[in-house]
Amino acid sequence: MEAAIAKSLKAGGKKLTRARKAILAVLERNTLPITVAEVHAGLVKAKTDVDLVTVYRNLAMLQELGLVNAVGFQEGQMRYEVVHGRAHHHHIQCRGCGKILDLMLCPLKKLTKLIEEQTRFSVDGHALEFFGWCPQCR
Amino acid sequence: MEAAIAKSLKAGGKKLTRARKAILAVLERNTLPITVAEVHAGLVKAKTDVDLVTVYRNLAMLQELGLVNAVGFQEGQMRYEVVHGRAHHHHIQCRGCGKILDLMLCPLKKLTKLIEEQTRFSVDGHALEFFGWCPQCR
DNA sequence: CTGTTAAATGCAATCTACTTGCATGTAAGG
DNA sequence: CCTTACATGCAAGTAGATTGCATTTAACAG
Repeated sequence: MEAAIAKSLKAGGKKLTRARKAILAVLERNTLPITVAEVHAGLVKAKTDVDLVTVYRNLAMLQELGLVNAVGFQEGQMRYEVVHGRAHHHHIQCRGCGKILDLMLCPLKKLTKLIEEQTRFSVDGHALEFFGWCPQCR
Repeated sequence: MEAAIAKSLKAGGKKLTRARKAILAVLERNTLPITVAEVHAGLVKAKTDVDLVTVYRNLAMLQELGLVNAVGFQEGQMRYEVVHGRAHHHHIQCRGCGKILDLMLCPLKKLTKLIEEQTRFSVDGHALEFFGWCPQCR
């Protein structure tokens, strides 16, 4: 557990509970974004029983604080990954087996400025995921 | 109703039913991607009563045939837009009021090739949506 | 260390988006 | 028309996510 995380929680008036430590530990063990059910399964496996509702509530809260990132692959559910210590990046998912890979790149910095000029929106985020077929499923 | 659409349906062994004409008409009236509930509401308003289940089934089918595009804004539901006659594009949604704008651009053609080389996936699609705050909500 | 309290949790119930099974209806080609 | 494969409506069922409320616990003052 990083001190920086404890600090962010405190700044948000949040407590550092057993459940939160365990949830963050599960996320830190996984590089790739995982589902709520997978987080919960990880907790059970680590003998840290936490209600599924608590997992939902904490992931939402950690996302609000910017400690966790939500990723949607059009699967009908969200996936989550820790932000801390990782560069901004995107993903690709195989349409066959569902396998996910990190793509350590982002081509959108310049484009964001252009969009802000064109739309008068202030842009504060984007979702970019690729889809295709992995070598095994092709 | 475009002849091209009737042709695509026939090629897929699909019939050109009252429900399908009406669903496509509702989508064609909307430039921006709309929810299943909004499509259904549009049908009711046009005095073309079609069961919500039929809307779901047809949107899924039209998407398979490539006549309709599904867009996800992490709202817990999908939105749909017609493909026919429109250039490939992306969107931005306001985090305050939910308003959506079309962005008639796509910076990903070159990047896709690079990703295919790096990952050995064959890339056949991507999702790119921007988020921010519109002038009114800012 | 102990008492206080605001925040967090667990459990049960609920909600919403979406899907499935099956009997009936209908478009399309002969 | 007649046939038939495809499409629809209705009812019931899933799955992911949320809410209400009583109980527990982290954090902090004293």
